[in-house]
Amino acid sequence: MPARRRLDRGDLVTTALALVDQDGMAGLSIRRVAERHGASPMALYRYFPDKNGLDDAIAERLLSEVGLPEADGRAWYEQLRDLLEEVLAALRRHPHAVELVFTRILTSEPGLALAERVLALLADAGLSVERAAETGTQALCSLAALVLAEPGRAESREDEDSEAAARLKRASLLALSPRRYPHVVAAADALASCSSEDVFYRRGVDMIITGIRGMDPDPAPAAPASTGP
Amino acid sequence: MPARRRLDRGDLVTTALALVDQDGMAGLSIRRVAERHGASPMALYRYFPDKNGLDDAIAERLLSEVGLPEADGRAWYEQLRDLLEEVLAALRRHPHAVELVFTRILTSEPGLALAERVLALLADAGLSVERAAETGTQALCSLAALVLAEPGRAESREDEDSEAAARLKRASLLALSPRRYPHVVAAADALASCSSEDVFYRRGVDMIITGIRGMDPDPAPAAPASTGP
DNA sequence: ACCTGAACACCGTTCAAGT
DNA sequence: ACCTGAACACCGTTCAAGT
Repeated sequence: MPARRRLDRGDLVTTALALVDQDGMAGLSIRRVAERHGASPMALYRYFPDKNGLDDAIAERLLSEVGLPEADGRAWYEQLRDLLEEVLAALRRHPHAVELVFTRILTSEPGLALAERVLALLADAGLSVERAAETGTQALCSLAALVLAEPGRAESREDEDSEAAARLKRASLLALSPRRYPHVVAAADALASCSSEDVFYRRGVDMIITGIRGMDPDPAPAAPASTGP
Repeated sequence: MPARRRLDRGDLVTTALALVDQDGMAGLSIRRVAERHGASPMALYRYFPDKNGLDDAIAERLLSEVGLPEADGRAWYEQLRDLLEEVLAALRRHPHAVELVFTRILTSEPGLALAERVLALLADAGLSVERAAETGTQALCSLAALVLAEPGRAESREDEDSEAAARLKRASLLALSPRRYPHVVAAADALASCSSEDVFYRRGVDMIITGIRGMDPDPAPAAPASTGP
């Protein structure tokens, strides 16, 4: 892994993302990446302007792993579902890096390509340019939120025993007062961990698509007066 | 603000949240909170087990600011909308602390009270216990995602000129190739900043509620065979 | 019980210097 | 052009000690 004399930017990003996958964001540092390449910390400043620049590069790498499906003739919502599922697959491969992606979609080439496709599909859906921008932002961020929210997700991979964590969480919920929190106690199992991650995510995408399809396309902002029964 | 001799846990949390509001999560440290109270950093360890414990307390404080509306006789989705709007108002008051809340709803008293109300309303909607847990998690996290995703949000309050940042972002999007990214370029204004935050958030809540209302209530997990056309 | 001080192992980053 | 080394201003946290 450590390139001997000459450093390679791509290799550095690979190492950084691997570090995040292993130990979470807290495990990522310029010094640790440098160390893994047998270089001094300062060597990285030739390839990234600063720590934030390294974070940018990690987000870009993650987004570059999204396989954009070819546009085809199907309905916009079917194509959008496939697209969101591709994005979701990439996010799920790097759950600890998801928080980096939130604010970096429009500042990286692969993120822009993704945004372009989303906006195109929402235009097909009949949304105005402004509305498509708003809705697309919301859809992609809700998607990322699913990964951050997945019940039973561990903080870092070295926390290893995500099963043990889930059991502990379940126990703490079951220990609550059933008079005060009847629904929470009854749902302890489901709240502590997913019975099926795939079902959780499929339904999450469902909810997003359904939310978009079911909305008023472009209502008058405030007063519901002019058109009406 | 600094209590002289004896430290007060509540005051410490107030200071910590104020620090996050001012300078973002990067500006929060045990040492800075201690300094503002004229105390040594180690003094805080009497009140919080560690840094993560301080983060827990901040999240709890934020959630305690959510004004839970009284249950009334209206339809579940109307009550849920009001509830989500209350949560959103609290999150918007502390946008930089939102990321803390994501994983801490079920580990704080006010978060549990909130979860209880959400689950009760989703039970009214006819969802199974498991389904309500899943859907409630997704709804609350999509809500938090809205705040993280709001176009034109600044990184910290000391970044002051969030307008300048938006103008810069707009310019960078307008500089893109309109052949490669026609929809992105056309939507540059809307992507760089909200024309109206209130509209953005109202529609975000709409999308969440609509998504829940529009879903299959409890479909057979896989094969769509038994119940016909 | 509550707080301090010194110390340790980490950060990101600047600056001057090496090849 | 590319990398190093020493130094600075920060972290969280442990440990032994003060009142």
